[in-house]
Amino acid sequence: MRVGLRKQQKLDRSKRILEVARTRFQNEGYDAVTIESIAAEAELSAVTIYNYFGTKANLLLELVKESDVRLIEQLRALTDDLPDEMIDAVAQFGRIMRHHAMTYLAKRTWREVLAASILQGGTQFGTTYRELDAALVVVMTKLVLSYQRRGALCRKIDARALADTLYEMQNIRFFLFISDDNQDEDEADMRFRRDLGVIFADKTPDTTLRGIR
Amino acid sequence: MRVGLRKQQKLDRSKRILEVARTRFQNEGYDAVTIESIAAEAELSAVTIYNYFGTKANLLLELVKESDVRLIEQLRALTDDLPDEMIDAVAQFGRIMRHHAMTYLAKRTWREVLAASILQGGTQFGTTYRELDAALVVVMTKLVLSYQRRGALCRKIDARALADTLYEMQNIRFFLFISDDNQDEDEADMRFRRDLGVIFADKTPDTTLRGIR
DNA sequence: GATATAATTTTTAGTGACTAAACTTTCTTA
DNA sequence: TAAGAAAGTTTAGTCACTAAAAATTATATC
Repeated sequence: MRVGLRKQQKLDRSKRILEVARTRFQNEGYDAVTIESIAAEAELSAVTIYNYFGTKANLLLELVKESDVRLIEQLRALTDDLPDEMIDAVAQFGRIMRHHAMTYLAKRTWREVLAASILQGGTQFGTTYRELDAALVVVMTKLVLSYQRRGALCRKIDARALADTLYEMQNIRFFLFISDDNQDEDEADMRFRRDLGVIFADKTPDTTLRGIR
Repeated sequence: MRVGLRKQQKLDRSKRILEVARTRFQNEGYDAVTIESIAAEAELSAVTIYNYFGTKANLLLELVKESDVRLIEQLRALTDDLPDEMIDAVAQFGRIMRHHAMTYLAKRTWREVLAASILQGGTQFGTTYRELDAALVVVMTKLVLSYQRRGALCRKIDARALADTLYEMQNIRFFLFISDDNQDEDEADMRFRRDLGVIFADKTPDTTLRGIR
């Protein structure tokens, strides 16, 4: 009891809440589950859940965060065994993210996650999503640096900037994929690949003398 | 009365609701205004507002839609008087969007707009935002085609695809700008410009014969 | 021009997320 | 072990949103 029973209890409660929330969300769907019912099953009051997580959507966000451990594992596996072409690697990055998302939650629920992450821009609970983003950019940076090191990418390019751009490009395509019920994983893949094609294409003018660059 | 009094009434009501909502949101802030109070001032029941617009956020979305007429005007002005460098034009495109957004609503409120637009992925009310997106892509496409026509961009490039990519890149930067209270317009501009720099940079490996351009 | 009917709005009653504040329980520490 | 601090719970309330019954009101028909 010297080592902070209070902290331990807090952790236990938090775990209990998340555990109940996970199974209920999965079985009954996010909308159908009430905070009150989670509180009842976790044997505490609803207000306690609000004190811990702020909002219902935040509870969901916390669960997503846990699942991201697995996502990052999968992405690391990719960086450990990179394809020959950089474009393929980046496209694969996007595919892994989408596929992971779809095996974990329905699009409808993902929309709640994204909406919540936006609304929380400034709140005390709003750090979760940003952290994940940062971790993913790190993976993308690693990937880009690999190709630059092996000479598949010009050295003058700022790898970090390119990684950031590529990551955000993938991000918006993910948003659009989640937002559109009619877009399947394959179509999203196509679209992202088109972006990559454009980004990596040579865009310099083709009229011969236009050539100071 | 032969020509549809009912339709006329519906339009009148809709206008009245939007008018009241606009001024109240502007004066008191989105959160502080209740649907009930809008209904009272517009002299109809709250349920009618729900029948017309579905949700409070949708009401806001509808107002944003109206403001977009002005946005598109400004963007057209840009396409009518393009700078020499394509990158400058695209960066300007982003600047106009951000500036327009900031003169119209606070970031906090914009977050509500974005969150709502995501949540509405499939609903009957969910068309608004998509329409705007489409209109903006058209403007961007015009812009890209101009530069391609004047020879500042390789002809082999698919202008539509490039426009789409550039637009979505701007879109995600706009999202991130809105999501972060600490990011001002100048910083957002810098970040987007960095993206553009990366997108338009020559990325071909530097090892061998790189004189062919 | 009165009237049935079809469209639309309002009323009513309720659910559920969320909040503030008073109150109670429980851990800690002296 | 008792005072004090740090939770958690209760209570009372606001507000967005919904379904369904009840009341209006435009329209078409005779």
